Amino acid sequence: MTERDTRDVDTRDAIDDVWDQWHRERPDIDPSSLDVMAAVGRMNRLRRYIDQTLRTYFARYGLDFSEFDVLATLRRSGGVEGVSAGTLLRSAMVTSGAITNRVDKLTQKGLVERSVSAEDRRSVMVRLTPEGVRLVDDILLGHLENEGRFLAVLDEGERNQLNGLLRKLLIAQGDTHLG
Amino acid sequence: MTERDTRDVDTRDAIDDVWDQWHRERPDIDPSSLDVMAAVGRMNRLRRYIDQTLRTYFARYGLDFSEFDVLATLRRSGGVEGVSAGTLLRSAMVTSGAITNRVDKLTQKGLVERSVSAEDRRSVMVRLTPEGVRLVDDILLGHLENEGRFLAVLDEGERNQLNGLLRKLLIAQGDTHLG
DNA sequence: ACTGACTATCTGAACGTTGAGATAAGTAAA
DNA sequence: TTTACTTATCTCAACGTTCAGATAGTCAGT
Repeated sequence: MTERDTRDVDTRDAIDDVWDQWHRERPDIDPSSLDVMAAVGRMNRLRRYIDQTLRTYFARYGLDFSEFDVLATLRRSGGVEGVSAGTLLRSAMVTSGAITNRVDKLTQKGLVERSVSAEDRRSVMVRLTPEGVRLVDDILLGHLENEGRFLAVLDEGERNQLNGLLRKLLIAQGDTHLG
Repeated sequence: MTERDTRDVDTRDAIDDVWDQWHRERPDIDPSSLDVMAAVGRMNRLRRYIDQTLRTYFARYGLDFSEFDVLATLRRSGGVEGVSAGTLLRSAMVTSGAITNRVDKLTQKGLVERSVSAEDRRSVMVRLTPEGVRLVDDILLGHLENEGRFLAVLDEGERNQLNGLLRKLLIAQGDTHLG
């Protein structure tokens, strides 16, 4: 990385400006550290753009992203017994309190239902209702389209590159399997 | 992308499992859509790992990430008059209410101070106090080190690749300058 | 000067998450 | 069995954000 040419505006983003500001105010900092900070900063900003779009989209269906996240996890997991609350919280990487809250709301909306696990009575199984299945499937394609717009400028090779880099970072965190 | 070999565990992350689940439950969905979803999912998971680490780190200094974000923006912006609340909210990509709240807390801690702008009396300028400057500088190196650990598995070429891809995505969102 | 439109920030209610602690169920060893 | 430990979920207070609306300052046109 290191500094980028200022001439061609389309090759610079907001974080390039941040990089320059840091380099000016703290020239003692190793430029490669600034590159790291830049990468994290870019992921943050991108996430905010994506979040804003998704928030608006899901609001049309009376959901927020966190609720959809649960519905989607249940939908893709298949199986009639559903998925335990513990699996949901690990999959979403949130605390147990957050999952209790999400499942409460989805239950009130009639989209999921709870039941005590057959094998372990501490465990709460969560399962989509038929309306829940219908809603996820209704929302899903539009959601994929939405996300697709954010990556649309990348060709297939670049998308694969991005996934490859991110996968490498996640594996380094030990993020090798769900639930 | 498309499916990945199951044999070698170290080449697969949690999102590869999610990809497979979706492909199994909804084989009608275009695999390249799943790749997009995978990329977004990976950024989300990575962000949660990073957030958790940073939360713990900043807590040692009685801050959270949102407060540090303001301090860092002020620090790198330089200048004696400080930065307007509007610039801060655009830089952080949050609402005005969030910035009011952050500046309130930092003011109580004696790390920043507000003043009415000379040119526009609607505008609130925010400036680091000497203690504020001292604290950011104290925290900064450890913070960079922290972030560095998340990208440590990438060599310089890969880091540049990642920054390049993310920059391209941000520019496509019109994210070409701050404030 | 005056009006209307716009901009910058603050206020406060609603809401989701965290973090700590409570409850209840499984588990292993004595 | 009994005890001690661990696991799964729920509860609840604290907190940060968003969203909508309020306040106040600016600016262009008349």
